[in-house]
Amino acid sequence: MIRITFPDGSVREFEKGVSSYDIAMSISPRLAAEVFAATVNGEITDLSRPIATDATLKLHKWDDAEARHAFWHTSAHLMAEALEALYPGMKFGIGPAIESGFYYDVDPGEGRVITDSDLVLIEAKMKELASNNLKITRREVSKNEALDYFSKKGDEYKLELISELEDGTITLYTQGNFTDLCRGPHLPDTSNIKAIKLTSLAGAYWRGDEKRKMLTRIYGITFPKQKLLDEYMVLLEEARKRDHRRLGKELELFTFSPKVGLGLPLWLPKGADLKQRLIDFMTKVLRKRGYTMVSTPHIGNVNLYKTSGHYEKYGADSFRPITTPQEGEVFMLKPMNCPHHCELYNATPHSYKDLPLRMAEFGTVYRYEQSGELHGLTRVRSFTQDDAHHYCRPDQLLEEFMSIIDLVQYIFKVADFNEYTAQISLRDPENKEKYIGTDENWEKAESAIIEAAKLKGLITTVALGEAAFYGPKLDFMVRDAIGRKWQLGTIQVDYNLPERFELTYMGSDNQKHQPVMIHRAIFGSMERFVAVLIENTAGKFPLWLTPDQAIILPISEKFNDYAKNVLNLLNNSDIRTLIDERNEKIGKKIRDNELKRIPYLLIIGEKEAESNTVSVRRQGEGDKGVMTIEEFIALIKAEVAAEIEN
RNA sequence: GCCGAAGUAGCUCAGUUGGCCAGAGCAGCUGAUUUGUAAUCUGCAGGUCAAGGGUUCGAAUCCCUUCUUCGGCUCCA
Repeated sequence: MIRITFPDGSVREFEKGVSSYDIAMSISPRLAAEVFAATVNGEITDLSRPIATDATLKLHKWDDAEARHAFWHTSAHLMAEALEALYPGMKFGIGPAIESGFYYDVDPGEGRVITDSDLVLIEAKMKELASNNLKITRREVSKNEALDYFSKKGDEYKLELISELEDGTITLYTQGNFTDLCRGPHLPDTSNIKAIKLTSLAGAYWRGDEKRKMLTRIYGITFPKQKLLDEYMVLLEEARKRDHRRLGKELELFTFSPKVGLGLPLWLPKGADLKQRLIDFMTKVLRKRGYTMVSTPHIGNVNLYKTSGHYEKYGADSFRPITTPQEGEVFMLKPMNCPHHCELYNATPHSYKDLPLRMAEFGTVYRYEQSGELHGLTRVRSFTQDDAHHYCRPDQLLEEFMSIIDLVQYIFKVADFNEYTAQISLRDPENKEKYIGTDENWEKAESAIIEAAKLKGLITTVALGEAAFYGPKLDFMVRDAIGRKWQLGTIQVDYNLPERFELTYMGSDNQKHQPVMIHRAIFGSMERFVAVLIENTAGKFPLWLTPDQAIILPISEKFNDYAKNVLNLLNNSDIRTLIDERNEKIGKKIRDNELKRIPYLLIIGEKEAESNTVSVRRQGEGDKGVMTIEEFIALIKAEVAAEIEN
């Protein structure tokens, strides 16, 4: 007998070799039907795997990511089985579960193309196969055995994957006639895969390498109940309504024109107003925190970037240089602000007493992004960073770094971003040649970041190999409407540029020393920040930020004069107010302006005109009753103050 | 850049075995109405069907090229 310990601490005895599924059954058949994976002794496994020793056990239902992962991974295999049945000879790359669903990268073979209309057929085949209630079996095989199986099948992609695996760790999973190389875990059978939707079709380079063959990637998602799929589809539709590209057009915030150029955003008045308000707000915050504002040109001599190391790294993938007609001098469009700032640092001598120096600029930069990669405001070729560089003494690094984490947390709070993740990006220890700078400086920088994040109590993930080429960084990411993660804030430690630009300060020992540099952006780029803000708020911006805070709706044209008086009073009190003088009924005016997401609608008619009041209606909430204009002004001021209080 | 899909009025869309002069709703402009908390009524105007080329007696519809957009891949100083 073996002893199984459950998450609540209770212990029960079972026969040796019992499976997690058997255990679930012994508790209740109903539980067994809802469980899709198990964690045994901390390791996620198939439900059907026999347990040989005393163990801790956690059973995973649909609500656990582990359960969904196994469910979708099995679904990927089911899709592969369907593909093999429909298109004999198809070769398979990788087919993992992802955050929402799964995909499989396949090579359909020469001359064969999978199109959207095929997806329906594949779905149908999957449903048919799933209903056969196929048992899924796991088999440990030797490397030779695995190579043998897939070479007979002629699947060179699997062979490549196997050749990189260590002998003794290779497992195959089989359901029906289909066998795949897989680490697992999987469902015990396919009977629970009840609702299937293949969502999209895309090209994907084999192993993400653009020099290698492009495979066809089929995305899908499955659920144990049709109802869950229906809910998912509704959620997707809701997300599409929040898409910043759509709302940007509807709310007249920004636009693009092919005549101006790809990826070059054009800010319409309301969007420009919003962006400027963010900049003004940030400028005020920065001044309070000891930053000085600077300003630098949009181009820089190519030698500047040769000095910084950027030219070597990115020169080939940049906009082509600009040359002067007479002297033939070569300039680059500015892809980042740091080299300019380093020269500003060098313009004046510095004492250890002056540091840290915090130099900030809303600098517009230009980066060549591949045309297929451009996406609304989140991926553009011209964008404005809320960029700053901290030049500090080594002993100040940790404190400076922590103060920036503070600032990020404050700004995200003001923008109402409550769900963000922090990622520490370190150097890939296997590929040190990708980076510049000494090992010693890298280690100092990396430990400073880890220490600062720890001291601030920040929950972080660590990503090896994601560092900038000159130093490690801490990135703050927020999700957009369809769940994609975007990097906004970033804090990066850099010992490298100070060296390359020969930055110095005079120490207390009357010797020259080299400062440490921190690159950081809080919004990241104004464009991307606004995009994420639009999607997170569904266009209902915080009151302090929104382009128009209130609109006056006269019941009829008879009250337009009174409306204009109210408009003047409000605008004089710095409340951004409009007036809707159209000859429409009040219901129509309410509807139209609700849809424009103007926070306050002020309805005025005979009663209000006589008593110097407004009838207040809050967007999305309805009638808030009648108040005097002074009361309304106080209401707005109080709400704004609450939103931006530190 | 690569793979796949798409592009009809300012917006959302209808219009495929190729066949009068390309339609609707919303938005816009007229006029009437003077309105009390999410759509008042009338009329008008609005399109080289993304652009260019081809097939055809005839093209929004079929073919080719280009541009742009969408979903991915790759990249992101």
